[in-house]
Amino acid sequence: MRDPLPQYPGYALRRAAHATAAQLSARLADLGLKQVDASVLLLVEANPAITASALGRHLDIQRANMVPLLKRLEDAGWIDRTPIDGKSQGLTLTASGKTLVGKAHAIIEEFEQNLLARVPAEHRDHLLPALDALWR
Amino acid sequence: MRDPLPQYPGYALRRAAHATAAQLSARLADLGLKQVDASVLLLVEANPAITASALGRHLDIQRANMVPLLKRLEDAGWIDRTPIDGKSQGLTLTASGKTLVGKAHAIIEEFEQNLLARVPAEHRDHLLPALDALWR
DNA sequence: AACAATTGCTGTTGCCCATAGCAATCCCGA
DNA sequence: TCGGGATTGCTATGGGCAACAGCAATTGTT
Repeated sequence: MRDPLPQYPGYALRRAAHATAAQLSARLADLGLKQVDASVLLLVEANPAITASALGRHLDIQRANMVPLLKRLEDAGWIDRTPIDGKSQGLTLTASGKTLVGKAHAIIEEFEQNLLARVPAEHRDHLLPALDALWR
Repeated sequence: MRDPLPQYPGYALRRAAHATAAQLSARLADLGLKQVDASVLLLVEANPAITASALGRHLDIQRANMVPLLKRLEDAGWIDRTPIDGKSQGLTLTASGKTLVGKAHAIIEEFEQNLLARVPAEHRDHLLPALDALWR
């Protein structure tokens, strides 16, 4: 079959992102986590008392969509919300949240190494800089 | 803010794919097309009388999800479905489908060149091979 | 002729993300 | 100081994408 698509970097990007995302999602699902959840938890871990809105801005998640996300993480007992002032709330990991993030770290590290391992050595170091240029 | 995420190629891949997809989608929307539509039309153009199921297999789209997709393209008058045997149907571009694909080509080419242009020269040639290794 | 595989389809679900709008709170400049 | 604009968190809603289970009809193989 003739296929003009794979020559396009944009198409390859789409397919590669989808393929790798599926793998990471599958592994995180063992912890009851989605990818977004893991991103949020890692960021809360690195920035205790971070604001919900700051988190959303940083991850490019709309405020409206942060609500159910954070509610789920809170209901699961992984994060605490502490009022900072009348309208802002600081987010921190609970004890079980910290335990979970530890496991998430392990999964993510393994995933990322596996991902890089699949890239031929001569291209490997170029992947991150090239991708960064596309969104940063 | 401390942010451990951008160091991960997998995360950069996710963000880059999302960012670029948004741009392409916006341009294709001018033609009333989604990204999947364009993929399908390009493949039908390159492989006249291709089967719906073969198309789905090639694009990794489930048979079930091909149905509304093809119905939309047919309703828009861009593709024709011709029965091959009792259960298969061959897909071909209509006249207006061919015209549309021409415009889609132009948009995609411009998008891809713009995408590559944003990647620093020293990384540019490594992008496609690296991405290919992640899904092919 | 019988059975397995293929094809196209329905129905449903979940996830991700976008928009519009709202009440409460804050911050800053006149 | 105070008044208007910005910020924050939230509700409600919808669209796009893709997964699953299951079904009827047809094809192909043995």
